[in-house]
Amino acid sequence: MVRKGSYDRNGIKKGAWSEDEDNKLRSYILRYGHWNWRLLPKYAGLARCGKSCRLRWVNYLKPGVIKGNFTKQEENLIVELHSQLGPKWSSIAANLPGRTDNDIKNFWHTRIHKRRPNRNQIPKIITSPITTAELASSKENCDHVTFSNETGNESASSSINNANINTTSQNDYFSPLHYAEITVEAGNLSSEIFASNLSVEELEGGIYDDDFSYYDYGMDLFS
DNA sequence: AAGGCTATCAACCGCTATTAG
DNA sequence: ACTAATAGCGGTTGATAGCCT
Repeated sequence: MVRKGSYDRNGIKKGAWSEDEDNKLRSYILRYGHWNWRLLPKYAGLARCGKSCRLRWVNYLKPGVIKGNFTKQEENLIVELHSQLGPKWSSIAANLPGRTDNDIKNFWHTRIHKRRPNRNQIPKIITSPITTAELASSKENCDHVTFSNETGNESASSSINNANINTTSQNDYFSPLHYAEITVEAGNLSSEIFASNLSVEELEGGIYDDDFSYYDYGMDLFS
C-alpha cells in the first residue's frame, strides 16, 4: 500500500520510507528537533526533501501518533466537527489527540463520506436545542425521513409524521448522528417530545450506546 | 487459480499563510 | 512595505491487500 521508492533527477528519493530512513529521521529530530525542514534531511543523512521528512514525522514517526481503527467516539466527533468546520482537517485533528489530519482526512473519504448516498448534501449538526420547527425544516429538505425505533422497524414513523410539521427554512439537515439519536427517541417517546426544546446534551445522555450504528438508521436522510 | 475490482492509506503536489530579512 | 523562504494545509494519486467473480 506504499509507493515504490524512486529518485528524481536531483537525487531526491520519493515513495515509501525504509526502516533505516525512519530511524535516521526519528533519531535526528529527537536529538536536535526540526529547526529547519528544508535543511534537516541533509544533516540527518537523508536523500529526501524537507517536505517529505516533515510529513513522515508528523503523520507517522512523531511520538503519540495513534495508528489503528478509529473508535466510535472519535468517529462521532469527526462527523460533528466536519459539519461545523468543514474540511478543516488540521482543526479537526486538534480535537482528536494522537490522530493526524491526514488520517482523519483518509478516514472521512474512505469511511464516513462514502457511506452517505447523496454526497452533495452536507449534513448540519444542530448544536442548539432542537425544536419542532428545526425538525420540520430538516424534514423539508430531505427526500424522505423515516423514523424507526432502536430495533430498526418503523413503528414510530406515524408519530412524527402526524406531528403537523410545516416550516420551510432551507439548508437544514440532521446529521446522521443526531438523526439516529432522534430516531431512538421517536421509538420510545411520543411526538410531543419534538414540540419541546431538547438539547443535544439531553439527547446524547442516555440514548447513545455502542451497539447502535447510526449509519444503519440515518441513511434515509441522504437518499 | 487467476484476473479484475475495490478499499485503504501513505505519500505527493500545489497552493496559501506565515515569518524572516 | 516588499520579497523570498519556509511551514502548513487540503486535495489527489498510486501501490497494494483483499475481496469477488
